[in-house]
Amino acid sequence: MLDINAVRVKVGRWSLADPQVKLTAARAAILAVVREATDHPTAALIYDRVKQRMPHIAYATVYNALSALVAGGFITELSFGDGASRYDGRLEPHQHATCVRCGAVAELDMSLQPDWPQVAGQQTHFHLHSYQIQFFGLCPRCQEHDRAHP
Amino acid sequence: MLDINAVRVKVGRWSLADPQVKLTAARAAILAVVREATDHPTAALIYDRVKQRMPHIAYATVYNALSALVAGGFITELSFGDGASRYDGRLEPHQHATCVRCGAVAELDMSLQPDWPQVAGQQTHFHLHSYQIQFFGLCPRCQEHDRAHP
DNA sequence: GTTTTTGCAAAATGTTTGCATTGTA
DNA sequence: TACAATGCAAACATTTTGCAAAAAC
Repeated sequence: MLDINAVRVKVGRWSLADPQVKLTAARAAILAVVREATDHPTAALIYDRVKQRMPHIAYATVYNALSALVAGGFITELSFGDGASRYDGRLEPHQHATCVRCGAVAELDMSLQPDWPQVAGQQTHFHLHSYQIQFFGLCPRCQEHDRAHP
Repeated sequence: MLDINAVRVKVGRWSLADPQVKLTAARAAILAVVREATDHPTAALIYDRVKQRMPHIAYATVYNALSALVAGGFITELSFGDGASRYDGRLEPHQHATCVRCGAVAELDMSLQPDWPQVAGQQTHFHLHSYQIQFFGLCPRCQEHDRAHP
């Protein structure tokens, strides 16, 4: 088996990650696809891309592998409210803006107070391990479309 | 028809809301259920509750109405990545913490930089109208369960 | 009278499960 | 050998759609 630690990078979540995830060939291929992607693909899209390298791979394997990789803290799962989960191989803290019309996703970096986790934990008594910030609006392309067809 | 403005409250999103939503009887009942709820119910749960007041109401009507109310800025749609959308009648800016094990949701209030929308819009060139902040972790009950059954 | 909403059923989409098989420690 | 991952199909849950009837403007 491949060494899971050889592929581990700095993790955005601050605890609870399971380091016991086995990195099988299927998972390595899926991890590579997610890391190479810049479009925050859905499981279906990841399946299509992995299938080009492993034509025999099954849909359920992709779902299982994605869950394992998320649990292990190797990738991040996002939901923008459009039904399907999306996956992000970029673990450094960052935020997302989603177009409510076409689903386009942009990444952004904003400076945040580093004490948020503690403050949030104190307010809720939850044992928190991560957070997500999502902006919603219209992407430049859809704004342009609105100007052309008002 | 009921006057939509009679039920409008201060809105957390800062633009794009459609003020043209008709407040029919079904929508008024659904809006009331969402506003009375403190548990961020799913569409299925809202359907169950509305059905007690309007036994003939259809599932699709609940979905349609929820979409209209979200589009009108009367309620907020949340997705915590557990499949179903959740709805929140509280429009003042606030954040949510979700238990990744049992799905419990807690609300919290943190002071945020008020210039976020502008900064995010400048970085992405999106025309943004709202944002959400979600924390993930274990609720007190699930933490206790872990201590009892390690 | 035209447009929108409702109600119902069916379909579409996304995700999970059961189980036999394969692969890994 | 014991355990976990894979592959396949079927099941499940959530959401959307088509269309006729009802309601709203």
